[in-house]
Amino acid sequence: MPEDGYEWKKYGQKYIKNIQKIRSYFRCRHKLCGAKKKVEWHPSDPSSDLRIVYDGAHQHGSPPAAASPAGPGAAAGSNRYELGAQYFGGGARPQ
DNA sequence: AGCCTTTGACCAGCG
DNA sequence: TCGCTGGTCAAAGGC
Repeated sequence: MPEDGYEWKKYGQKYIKNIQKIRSYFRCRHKLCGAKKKVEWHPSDPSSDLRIVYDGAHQHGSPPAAASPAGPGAAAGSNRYELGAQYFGGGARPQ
């Protein structure tokens, strides 16, 4: 699973037949954080169709970007999760 | 000892 | 009202 810089705790995993993909449910380890993360991927091509759906907003500061794509400070969004439900698509990334 | 991860079952909403 | 799907919680094992 891809590291986005935040800490998550997996609390479930189900196969969504509607889209024929695996969906993993993650939750922020912080109690003051109602942020959630859902990761979907193909059962046969996990690296070809990765999908990440962020739900909620983090109620704490930004953690040390562990896997920043361009270094610290350039994480895929600091705390803009307040937008509600961010939708990230590995093969369908807007902008 | 504490934390994390994984699987099954249960609950709620919709057709 | 029933069946199905999506989503969440709990318990056990390993490091």
